Amino acid sequence: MSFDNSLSYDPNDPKSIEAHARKLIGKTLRNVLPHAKTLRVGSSNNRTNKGSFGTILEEFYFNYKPNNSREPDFPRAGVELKSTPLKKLAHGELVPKERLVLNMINYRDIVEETWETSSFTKKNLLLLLIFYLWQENTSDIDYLIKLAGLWKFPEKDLEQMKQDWEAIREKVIKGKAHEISEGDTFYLGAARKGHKEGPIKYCEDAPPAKQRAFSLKSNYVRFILAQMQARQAKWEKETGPLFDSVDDLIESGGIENRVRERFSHFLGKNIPEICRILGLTPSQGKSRYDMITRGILGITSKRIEEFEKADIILRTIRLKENNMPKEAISFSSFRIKELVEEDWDNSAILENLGKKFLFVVYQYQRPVGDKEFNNEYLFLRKVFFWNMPYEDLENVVRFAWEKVKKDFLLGHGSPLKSSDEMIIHIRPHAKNSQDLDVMPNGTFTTKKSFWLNQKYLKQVIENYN
DNA sequence: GCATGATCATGC
DNA sequence: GCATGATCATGC
Repeated sequence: MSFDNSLSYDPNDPKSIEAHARKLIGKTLRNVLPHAKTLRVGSSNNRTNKGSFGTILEEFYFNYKPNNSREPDFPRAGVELKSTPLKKLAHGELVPKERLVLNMINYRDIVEETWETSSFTKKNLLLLLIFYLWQENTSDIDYLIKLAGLWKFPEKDLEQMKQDWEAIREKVIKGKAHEISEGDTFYLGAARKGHKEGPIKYCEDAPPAKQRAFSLKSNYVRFILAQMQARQAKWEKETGPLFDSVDDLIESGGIENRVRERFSHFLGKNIPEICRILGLTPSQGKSRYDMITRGILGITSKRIEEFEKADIILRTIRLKENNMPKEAISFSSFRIKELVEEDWDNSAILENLGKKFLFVVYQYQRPVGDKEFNNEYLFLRKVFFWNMPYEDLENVVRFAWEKVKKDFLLGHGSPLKSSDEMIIHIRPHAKNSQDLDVMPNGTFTTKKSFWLNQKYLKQVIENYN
C-alpha cells in the first residue's frame, strides 16, 4: 500500500489517525471532499462514481488505495478502518443498521492458524470505527457522520471471541463449513458474504460451503456504539471550545489569532486586575496561575477543545526580574520500567517535547527592597507558540534521555540534574515521598518525571520577540 | 540563591 | 485514587 506524502495525519500513529477521523464528526463526505461529486473510485479499468461510503473514505479522505491485504489498513499503526451505518428508530434512538463485517474467512488457511497467529487478530484488534447515519434514497457522500474513534475490545470479550473463533475453526476442520451458522457463536459470528460464484470447495472430502466473513453481531455493535457515545459525551463535558461556530472561527482568523486576541486585552496587567476583569478569585491550588490563564482564554477549569485536537500544550511561566523562570516546567510522571523499555523514537519524552507549546509568561516587577513575590507585582508579559528545535531534541535531549535510561538500569534513582545542563532533568513528581515507583533492580524510589530546565526556558523566552 | 527534593489543590 | 500543573521547602 502506498501513502500520499502530503497527508494531513501520520499513518503510523493511531492517535493521529483517530484525530483525523474525528474531524468528520457532524459532517458528510461531500462537506469534507471538495470534489466529491466527481470522485471516481476503484482501479483504473474499473472506475465508477458510485463508490461506497467506505471506499470513498479510504481513497479520498485517508488517501490510500483500498486493498484486500491481510494486514490492517494502517499496517504500522495496527489500525483497521471500518465504516458502518446507523439508522434512526421512530423515537430517535440511533442503532446499528447491520452487523459489522470484518475479514473474510479463508477455510483453507484457518485450519493452519491459531487464534494468536490468525489473520483475524492480525487485522482486527484495533479498529477505527466511523459510524454514519444511513438514509433511504440518499447517496453515500451525503450520509451524516455521527461518531468516529478507535475501538479496542475489552479483554473478556476478546476471550469470548477467541472461543467463537475456535468453534468456527472446529467446524471447518471437521469438513462442516457448509453447516456453519451465526447461531454457533456468541460475539463473533460467521456471516454469509457475497461470492457470486456460489459455494466454494475448500477440501476434497467436504461439501462446498458458502463464503463467510467474521462479523460482530449487531447487538455487539450496539454495545460498541453505546461505549463510544459515552466516551464522546464525557469528552464534550470536559472540554470547552475556543470558537462557538464556523463563522466565529472564520471571523477571528483561526486558533493563533483567537489566542492572541484573547490575551491582548490583558498584556501588561497584573494578577489582581486580571482576576477583577474576569471575575475570578484565585484559588489556593498550585495550579492557580494556570487557571487564570485558562480564564483569559475563556475556558475555566476545562480542557480546551482546539488545543486537544491540535495537541497544543499550554504552560504558564512566572519570571523573576532577571528573566529567570521561578520554577522549572514538569511533565507527567513516568513509570521507570516503561521508560527503560522504550526506544528513543517511541519515547514518551520525545512525544511530549515534539508537541507545540503555548507559553504564557508572567513576570514579577517588585519595588526595590521588597522581597515578597506578591500577585500585585506579577504582570502578564508574553504569549507565544513554541516548539523545540530539532537540533535540541536530537542532539541534547536524546542523549539526556539515554543517560537517564542507562542510569536507571544501573540502579541510580536520580540520574539527571539540571546542573548537567542537558535541557531537561529528572525530579520527583509524586503525591509525597511515599508515592513510589519500582526500579529495574526492584528497589523503590519516589515517582519521577522529566522537567524542563529553568536556564533553558530563560533562553527560549528571551529569544522570542 | 540556586538546585533538588517534597508536596498541594483540584478535577475527573 | 490518580494525574495534572504546578508551587513550596530546604540544604548546600
